[in-house]
Amino acid sequence: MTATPQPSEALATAKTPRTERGRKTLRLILDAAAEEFGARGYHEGSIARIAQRASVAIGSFYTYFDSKEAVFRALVADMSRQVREHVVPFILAAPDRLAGERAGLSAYLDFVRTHKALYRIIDESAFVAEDAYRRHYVDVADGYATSLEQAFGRGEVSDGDWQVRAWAIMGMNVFLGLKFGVWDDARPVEEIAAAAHALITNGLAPRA
Amino acid sequence: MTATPQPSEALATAKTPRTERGRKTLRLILDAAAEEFGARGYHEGSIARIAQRASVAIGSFYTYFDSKEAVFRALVADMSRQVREHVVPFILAAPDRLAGERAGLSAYLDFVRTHKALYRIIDESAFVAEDAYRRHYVDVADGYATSLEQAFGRGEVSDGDWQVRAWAIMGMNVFLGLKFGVWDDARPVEEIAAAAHALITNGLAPRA
DNA sequence: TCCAGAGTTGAATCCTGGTTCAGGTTTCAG
DNA sequence: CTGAAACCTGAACCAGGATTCAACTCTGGA
Repeated sequence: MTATPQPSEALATAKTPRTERGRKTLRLILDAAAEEFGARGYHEGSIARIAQRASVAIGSFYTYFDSKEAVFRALVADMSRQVREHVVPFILAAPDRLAGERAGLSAYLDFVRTHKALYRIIDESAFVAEDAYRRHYVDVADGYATSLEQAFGRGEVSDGDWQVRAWAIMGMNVFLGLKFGVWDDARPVEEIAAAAHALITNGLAPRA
Repeated sequence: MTATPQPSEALATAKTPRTERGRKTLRLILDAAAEEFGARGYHEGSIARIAQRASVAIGSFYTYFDSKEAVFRALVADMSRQVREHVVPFILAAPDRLAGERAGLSAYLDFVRTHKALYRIIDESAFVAEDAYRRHYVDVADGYATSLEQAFGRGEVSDGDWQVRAWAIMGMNVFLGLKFGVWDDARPVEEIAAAAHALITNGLAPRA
């Protein structure tokens, strides 16, 4: 899908490319893998096709990755980073946490709509690389919880159970992303974000 | 895992058992499949092992299902039904919709904690049988939306975007189920449900 | 310029596991 | 009782696809 800016700060292993040519090939393979897995899913996706998409021989694939699962893991880490890098700035730019929530959801839905394949990869990691999946969501949730608690310190949100709130809001966003991002992109993201924002801010209780 | 009460109202196909013996075997296979897929996941799970768990020959499996995917689909439909049958009564028994939301989440978390494998099956269906997965969530969401709208009619909740709300709340529950049901069952379900209830009812806005 | 190491190549190997099938055995309506 | 339909059995077949490997070509530092 999208070209991977830097194949992440991959802590040099034996398979880390040492020359310019190598780095270029690695990037090619990583992008090809994202396309392949995004389109066919992990189990339907094949190394042969990844190599083909990357215009590289099968053997070259194994110069950079130990196995099919290894690329997949590398990909998950990469996607995870990309999503955050895209969304976080919007949250930070907002005047307060609740406005940030809304801006963040908008940005997230945008990202999902333009990267449907990547979305699938992260989701599928739950069954291919549970630990990577868990790490992704636990990271996000913890960031969320901290951020909310700080907002509480500034009087922007009420007191409450930060962990539960973080997971709840995260789940909300993920499902809205699935429904209104991946499956159905007819409605404008702003509209969805606004409705969700209203729900998160005031809840369902009838107006007093 | 749990014995399947009735292999659902399977609309008689060519593979539908015609004798008592047949029905019994089908149930055996279905339950064995639930165990196998629950424990190993779809791709790791094998027909041979399913047959073994059911104490049945591989060939018998194919007497009742056309393929590996076919059992899996049958299973998803069955689980989907089971979850709803377990949770809905709690919601209906509650005095009002918001209390029902809380009771429903409690019941859901309970169910998840005692059926972790089944939970996994539904989730994995997203990649094995997208349509079945979609159907499951769309059904639940629609039920939710309708229910909320009726509650609005009774003055129990404020007005709003029913679809967005339904998907948001559903996502919330699913993620809370994942985090506090499957991954971490240390905290009492009531506590989680209470916190979530507070969030859904009043939102995050600071107390006026 | 030179060459050791870094990269590249793709046919061949290997293995897993879904699916088939050719015979039995059991059930049950008539 | 009886035979046709239902069921059961599990070894054998086979396709798909991950991984290996031995021979070859670039790259870049000295």
